[in-house]
Amino acid sequence: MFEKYVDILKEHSMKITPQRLEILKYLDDHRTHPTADEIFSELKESNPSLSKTTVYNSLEILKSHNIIQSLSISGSETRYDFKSSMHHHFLCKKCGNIVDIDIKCPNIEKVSQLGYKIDEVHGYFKGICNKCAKKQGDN
Amino acid sequence: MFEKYVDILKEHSMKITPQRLEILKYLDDHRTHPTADEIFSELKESNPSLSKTTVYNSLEILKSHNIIQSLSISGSETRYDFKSSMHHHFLCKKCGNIVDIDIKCPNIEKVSQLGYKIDEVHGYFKGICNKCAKKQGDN
DNA sequence: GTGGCTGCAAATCATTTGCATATAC
DNA sequence: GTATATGCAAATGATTTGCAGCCAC
Repeated sequence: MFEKYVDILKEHSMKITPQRLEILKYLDDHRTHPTADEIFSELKESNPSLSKTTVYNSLEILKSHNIIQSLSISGSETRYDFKSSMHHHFLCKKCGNIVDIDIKCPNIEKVSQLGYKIDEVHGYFKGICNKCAKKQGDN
Repeated sequence: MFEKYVDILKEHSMKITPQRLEILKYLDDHRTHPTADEIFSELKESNPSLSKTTVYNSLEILKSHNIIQSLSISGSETRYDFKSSMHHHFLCKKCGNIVDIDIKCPNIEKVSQLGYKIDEVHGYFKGICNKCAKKQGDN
């Protein structure tokens, strides 16, 4: 059940706590770019003593080890993403959904050549998704 | 002095208020991607009665008319940018500077072809800038 | 055994809201 | 004259901080 996540934490010499395992599994299972609060609310159901501080702490340390990444695509809240191959994101301003855009960034090399050492790349596209565009047309 | 900004507001049928003119001019003169608070603090010196609410209101309406754009590249605060030709941004994690990257996004077309109607594109690169990399090497 | 982690409550900080007054047109 | 913008104070909401007790190793 949790072996995969135990292994990930071990690889990074991080302490293995039930909270971290739950959060990692949640992010792996839910590729919907949830907020800290969403993760907290969901996991609180099966673990009522869970604290929001722990969720924030765990997300922070997981991020610092590059196991997950954070997005600032929507309004005021940070969203989190289990780290997979590089991809961009599209936010639909109508329905609020954030979908992965599996396209490589052809600019990384160019920017590097300008003398910038790149750690993170965020490609955010915002607009209206197919579904919402159709709905609007139907009205 | 302010003719340029009067014209911009007129073009968009927006009411011409001294606060809006000052904010627009400030953003045009300072391409440093300031926060609402930075704009407020600066302008408050010459206009002590200026309210932070007005700064937020003005930025909001200027943004809705596509005269300026907002960035969510740094931590928790939104930064603002006088709208010019499309470009990306690089944030140096060391010195905090945000510089413009004048490179076009070759992905817009691809994403559009996937069926997404794109209003905004944000390309954020984060890492270490040339200057800071050099400084680090000197140590 | 102990240093790092968890959980609680209180604090912080950017942004928003409600509302009375002022001003652009 | 009127609708809209301004400015103040209070509210909100995400995130952070301080700290006591707990648990992974």
